[in-house]
Amino acid sequence: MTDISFKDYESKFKALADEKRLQIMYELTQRGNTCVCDLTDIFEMSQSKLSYHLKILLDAGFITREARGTWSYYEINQEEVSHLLSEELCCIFKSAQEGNNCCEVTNEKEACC
Amino acid sequence: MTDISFKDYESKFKALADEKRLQIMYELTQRGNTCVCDLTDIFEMSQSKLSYHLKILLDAGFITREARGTWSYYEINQEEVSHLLSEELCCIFKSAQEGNNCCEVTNEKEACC
DNA sequence: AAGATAAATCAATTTATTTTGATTTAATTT
DNA sequence: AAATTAAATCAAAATAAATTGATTTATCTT
Repeated sequence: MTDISFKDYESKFKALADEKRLQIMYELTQRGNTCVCDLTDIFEMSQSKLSYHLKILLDAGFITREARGTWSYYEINQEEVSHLLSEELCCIFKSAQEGNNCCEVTNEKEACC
Repeated sequence: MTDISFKDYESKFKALADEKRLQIMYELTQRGNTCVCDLTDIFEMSQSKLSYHLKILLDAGFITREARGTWSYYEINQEEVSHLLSEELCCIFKSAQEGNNCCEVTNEKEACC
């Protein structure tokens, strides 16, 4: 408790400290498992640039990669997001699926968003 | 909802993306309202360097300032922290006071830490 | 096997952030 | 009023991160 690894948190927050990377995370949250080639289209971003940002998110643990042939599919790592971010950010980076009850609009009341 | 201001989140996460600033926030959480001169002693950091980092945290809204004569006292802005960060980070950046029930050790069970 | 495609990596450049030491501003003390 | 102190600001230098275009690796197609 006295010796918290702020260095670890630094690198995690650093990964989140970029508009493009946040947009990538949002897009992955919305679309689920997504191929790099689709992301280049969506963001009109060069392939190497996208790879660079995906690697940063991957290294920080916010997304996961699954290789299928020549394709790479990336997905949000819900657990890591939940560990770090508030429920109030749930609508942005937590999908409606995956066993969390954010972003659901029920009969009587709606959740955070 | 479609047009989330990722730029705003970028700057907030950028402010958190530094080991020293996280340590400053932790210290402010522990000590409560604290003077700059005390912080220079604690962190063995030059005065201008500390001012620089405090300004970044202040601009991001994570801390507040109160001037008393030649002294400046800084304090954690619990609300901003809570809006952004998970309950699991409560032990680090949320004080036991201030009406949140994190970090309290009660008779039967203890909270997140 | 040759050609095409997807994505990662690399090196060089550009851009942004941090550090440093000096200066400034303002309040307090003698 | 002069000297001292606290803290913010500034400009220059140092360090770190992002962008670019080219290259590499691996898989897939013909």
